[in-house]
Amino acid sequence: MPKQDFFEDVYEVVRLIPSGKVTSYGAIARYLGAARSSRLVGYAMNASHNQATYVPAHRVVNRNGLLTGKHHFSDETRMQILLESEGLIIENEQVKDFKIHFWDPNEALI
DNA sequence: AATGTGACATACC
DNA sequence: TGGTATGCCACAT
Repeated sequence: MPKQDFFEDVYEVVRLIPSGKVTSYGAIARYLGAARSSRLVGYAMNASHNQATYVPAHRVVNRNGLLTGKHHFSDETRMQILLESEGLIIENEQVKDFKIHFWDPNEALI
């Protein structure tokens, strides 16, 4: 009952990210009440490959909108392609107009 | 049980 | 202006 794994909470939030939107590790961490555990969010993504349920990890980027995690995908271009197919524009490994496409769980999930 | 780890974030030089 | 250093904390081994 009690407390689920921190990772599960992260996965749950990530799955809620709408197509065409992105968020940051720090935002997710804050939403989970662990503002200082942003690294854990990235760590969770690393383990997301093990999860049975698909986790759109490509929608999670760092605070600068940089696709820092793309190296963890099968192909480095995979993450960018996925994002572009959702309507985002990746420029120089960075999400263009990151602020505009930013999805903040703290506001969206009240 | 103890140590190592990291797809971040921030501060400092 | 950019690289380096440090904090942070739950998971993996």
